[in-house]
Amino acid sequence: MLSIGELSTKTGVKVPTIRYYEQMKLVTAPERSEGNQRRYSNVELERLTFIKHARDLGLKIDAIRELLDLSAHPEQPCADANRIAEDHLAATRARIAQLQRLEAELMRITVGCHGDSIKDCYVIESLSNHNLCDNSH
Amino acid sequence: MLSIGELSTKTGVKVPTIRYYEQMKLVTAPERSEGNQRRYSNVELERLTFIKHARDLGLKIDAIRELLDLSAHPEQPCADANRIAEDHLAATRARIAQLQRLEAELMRITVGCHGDSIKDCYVIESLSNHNLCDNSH
DNA sequence: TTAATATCTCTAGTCACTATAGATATTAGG
DNA sequence: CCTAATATCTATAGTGACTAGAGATATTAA
Ligand SMILES: [Zn+2]
Ligand SMILES: [Zn+2]
Ligand SMILES: [Zn+2]
Ligand SMILES: [Zn+2]
Repeated sequence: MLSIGELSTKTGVKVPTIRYYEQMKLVTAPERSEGNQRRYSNVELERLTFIKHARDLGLKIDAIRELLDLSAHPEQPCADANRIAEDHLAATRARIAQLQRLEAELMRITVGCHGDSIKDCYVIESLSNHNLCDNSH
Repeated sequence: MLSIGELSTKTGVKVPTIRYYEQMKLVTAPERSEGNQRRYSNVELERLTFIKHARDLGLKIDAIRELLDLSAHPEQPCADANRIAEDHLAATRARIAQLQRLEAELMRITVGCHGDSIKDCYVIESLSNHNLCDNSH
């Protein structure tokens, strides 16, 4: 049996976050010691490892909850799991594309600044005037 | 003089957001009509346009506040403004790089799923086991 | 046994808004 | 000028995914 601190160390999920996940019902409330402290088994270790990895990959809590529900039914088809992953891939790609548009503008803006006074600064001017931008961001 | 709704339409910043910015002291409290409604001049229109553009480029409120303070001193050198923009560019690039690592893993994960049952699903398996990942994300 | 460390619950704070409720102001049409 | 529709007002609470703190109790190591 693991204390919450040991579970935290093993998974890389901070102690308050584990308690938060319990509140959000992502992990079920574990057994307690005589003195009312949480005691975890390997089942919870695996579940939290799954959650941590999914969060690291950027999945939202709701999506993770769905995936956990799905994985509780091993004989069911996996189309839903795949759809969740593909939706998240699409969202990730869209975010990358948007950030790349921002990157292009920010590069133009910083390169255009030649370190003069504020009144001639291309950074300030560019922020005031979207017409100087190359794309729509 | 513009009502808050007109200012909202002209800038693309929603009405409650304008009031929120006033609370956060990003924009100063404007004049009021007889009936206590906000009335804005072109000064505030320009300031809010600046804020909107900076937000669209991903800058944080604190950074925008600094930039606004800087632009109130036209004769000062612009090194700080440039630094803020460059820091944000660096952060944006770092975020893109991280999202690209996630994209690579998510692609591997979705391509690896062949639509069988949950117990054989590569999506679920990959989320359970970071060792299947190619990079560290 | 005692001191250090870990854990407990509960509340509030973070960021940048967004939503709602109930009251008041303004505006356009008749 | 009157009324109905629309806009605005303040204040409070909710969002997502945690994080920080206070004050009390439990566990562990020397
Ligand atoms: Zn400059
Ligand atoms: Zn722009
Ligand atoms: Zn599958
Ligand atoms: Zn991984």
